[in-house]
Amino acid sequence: MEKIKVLIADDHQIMVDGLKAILAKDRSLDIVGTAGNGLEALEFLKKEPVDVLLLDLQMPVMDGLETTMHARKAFPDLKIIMLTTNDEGSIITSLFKAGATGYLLKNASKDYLIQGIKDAHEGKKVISSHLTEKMIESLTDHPKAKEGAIPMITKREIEVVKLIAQELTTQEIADQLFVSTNTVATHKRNLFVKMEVKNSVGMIKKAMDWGII
Amino acid sequence: MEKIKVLIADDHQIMVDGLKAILAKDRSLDIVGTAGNGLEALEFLKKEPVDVLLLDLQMPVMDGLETTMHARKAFPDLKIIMLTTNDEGSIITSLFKAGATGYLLKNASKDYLIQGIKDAHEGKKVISSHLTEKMIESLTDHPKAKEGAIPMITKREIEVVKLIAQELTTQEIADQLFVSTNTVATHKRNLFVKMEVKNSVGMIKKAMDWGII
DNA sequence: ATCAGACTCACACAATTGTGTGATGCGGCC
DNA sequence: GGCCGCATCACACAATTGTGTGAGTCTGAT
Repeated sequence: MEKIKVLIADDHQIMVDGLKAILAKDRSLDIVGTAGNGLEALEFLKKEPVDVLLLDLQMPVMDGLETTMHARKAFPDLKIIMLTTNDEGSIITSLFKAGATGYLLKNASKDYLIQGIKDAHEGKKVISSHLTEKMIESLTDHPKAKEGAIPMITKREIEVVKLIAQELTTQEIADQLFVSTNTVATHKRNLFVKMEVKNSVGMIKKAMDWGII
Repeated sequence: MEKIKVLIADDHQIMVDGLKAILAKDRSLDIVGTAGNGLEALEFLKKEPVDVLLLDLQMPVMDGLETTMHARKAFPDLKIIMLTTNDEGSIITSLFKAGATGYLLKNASKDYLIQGIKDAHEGKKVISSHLTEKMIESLTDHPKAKEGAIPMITKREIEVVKLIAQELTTQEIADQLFVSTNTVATHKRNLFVKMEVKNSVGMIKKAMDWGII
């Protein structure tokens, strides 16, 4: 039988080595390459065929979300499994919208991971079990929620988050984006609600957890 | 020859599995156990002898710094290697003061890691190479610096950081710690300088990078 | 015994953040 | 053609944060 061609992208060499060691033990998997960030992963994809891309959400240069969007466009058949530490709902919906096939937590076991890769290769959606619960929860919690239970965070808002993370004041952000401070304040206000936090500190914490920054 | 008894503590199962797979290949190492947080690691240490403890800095329940301090007190001969993603100076000094033997970045290679464990077992201090550079840099940069180039962040200050991260106001933090708001403000002020940030947002970002929270 | 560092507090003031409310233009969708 | 989400802006006010400066205890190390 054909082996499943796997590409690993993670910025931590130890993680890459570890994943390689784990996956190498399975006869039906073939690790064809590794990458230290999303950009490298895309480069690799252009050169060699890959079945499943194992992608860390938090990476420098190009993060998982961005990589997913680009990769899906260029390689529609590629299956992408997100590997993260985060267990929040909001970002997951964004990821699936972007075209991710799976979403596994780093505290899943190696067996779960291997099974996930195989499932993804067969076209199944893969989600860490305790996450599915979370998603169902968030849907049943709010009666009105049909599918967009969690408000989507917009592109502009993400820009604002990133600038806040750079320790800029509202004034400085406004200058940078060529808008008024009022506008920035409104974005922040909306972000607080969407992200369910009380202030910028909470926002940045969550944003880091989510891999937005 | 006696094998080196290694205990792995990391909250991500995948990481544990990965490290196990990597280290298992080396004949001179023996992974005697694993733990999902610092507390579990300490429990294990009470029951079985361990030579080297591989410790993730960022963990729930009990983080690496706290674990190190406890472990050193109870098991003075134990070698502790910190495994982190962070490459900042300040926290390193704190860790060595607490009794860590080594400090490796997660983007070190597997060979480097294995060598590090062996070195640590022989009593050598182990630091990721590009970190030593950083430390030397920080010493030579500031002419006056003799050894304490980077100011130590105190226990109390870390408490404050953690509470800020929980989105508490200065007032709430003061209540929680039974001190005045002025005191909390002073701690924050000092933290900004020590951590070289402009505001709470920057502080929390850095604190997360450093694994303080 | 002395000294440095940690922890505490005060007071005053400037700067920023966060909130409440309301409103407009624009593009996509059914 | 109308509705909705996104992005924009205003204005006013309350709440918090950040800064400057000075100072008193207590403890551990030299």
